[in-house]
Amino acid sequence: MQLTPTTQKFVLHWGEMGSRWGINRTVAQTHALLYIADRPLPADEIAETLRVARSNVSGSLKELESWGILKKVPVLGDRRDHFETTVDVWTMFRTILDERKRREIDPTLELLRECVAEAKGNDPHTHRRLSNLLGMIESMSTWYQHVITLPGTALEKFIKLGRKVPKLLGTAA
Amino acid sequence: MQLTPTTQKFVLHWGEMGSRWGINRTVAQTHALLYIADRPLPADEIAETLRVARSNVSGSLKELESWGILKKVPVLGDRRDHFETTVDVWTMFRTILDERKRREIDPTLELLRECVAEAKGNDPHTHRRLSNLLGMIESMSTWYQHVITLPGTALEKFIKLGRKVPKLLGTAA
DNA sequence: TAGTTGTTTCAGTTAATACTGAAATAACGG
DNA sequence: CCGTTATTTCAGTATTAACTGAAACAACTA
Repeated sequence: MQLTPTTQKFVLHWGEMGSRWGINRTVAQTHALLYIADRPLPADEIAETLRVARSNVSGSLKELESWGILKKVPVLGDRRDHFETTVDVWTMFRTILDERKRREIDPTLELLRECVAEAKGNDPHTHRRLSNLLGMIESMSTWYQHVITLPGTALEKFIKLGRKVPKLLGTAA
Repeated sequence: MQLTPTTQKFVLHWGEMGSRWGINRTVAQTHALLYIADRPLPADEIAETLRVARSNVSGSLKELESWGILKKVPVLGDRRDHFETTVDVWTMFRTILDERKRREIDPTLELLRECVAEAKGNDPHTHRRLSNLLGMIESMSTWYQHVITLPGTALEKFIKLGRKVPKLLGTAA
């Protein structure tokens, strides 16, 4: 897989971006590469293109799989696994957010509930602060759940409302 | 500043959470500590409570300041700086998102626009893929801009609509 | 201004994470 | 089965990010 200056720039930036959000650089680069590739790629070709060890790619693919944005694709006459990633950006976005919520937000909610319960009664100040935080995250979480599960392309439409949101809200609130 | 088992649990979790989102653990812990503190704290007290070096706290405070969620508070009869953080969770959330967008999303948009421009004409496939991605992030970004700048507590109200969103969307779309 | 207290900087160290390559394992084909 | 090719595991190494503590600096006070 030959990288043009443009695609290389994209892949490198995506890797950099990933690490700022707590995602391993190679994982993010692998994802970027699969996203701009015009065909499913086998692991060794990814390794070669990104100039990282084959085993590193192996781990990265496993990680991407756990995020639910990777598909194995069989290629005729080639025993090697080939991989492609979700190309529909809205689906991709949704999938990643879902997983992130499951991994990080949900455990946080659980912990906050515990803490709030513990603070109740004996520590009013802490109780209030943590309740506020919990309440906010719960609201966000519920809201997200409703929005993200919009059927079909409704999410996309919703987001594209953009400037109409305030007016819309005026109607509803 | 004495940490109860509950507050300690919260502070530690918040730190852990931070690092999963690319935020330095000590920075996140400092933030958590200031959030649950019932009064502004001086840097050395933070250092003592978290058991980290004074200089580490100094850097963390600087970082929090750059995020716009830290206030210096003068305390009568004490020459030391005292710090408190935004206690309104909605404001806090908004501030952090704004900064994160500015630091990471905006540069990504710029880069994608460059790449799309470069791919135009000579690489239709890349052009399409990157355009899709750019389009999605632009939509999200615009949407965010409109939603986040809702006046007063409108954001909170909006989020708390929750389950009404699909119906609301039906009206508008 | 000298002394004191508080704060920041920064070179060096430590800790955490990512990565490599060789070896083990698994999957296939004859 | 035996040989071949693909994949994964893992112990060791490298890289990166975080943290420390001493020294420099700044701000105040008497």
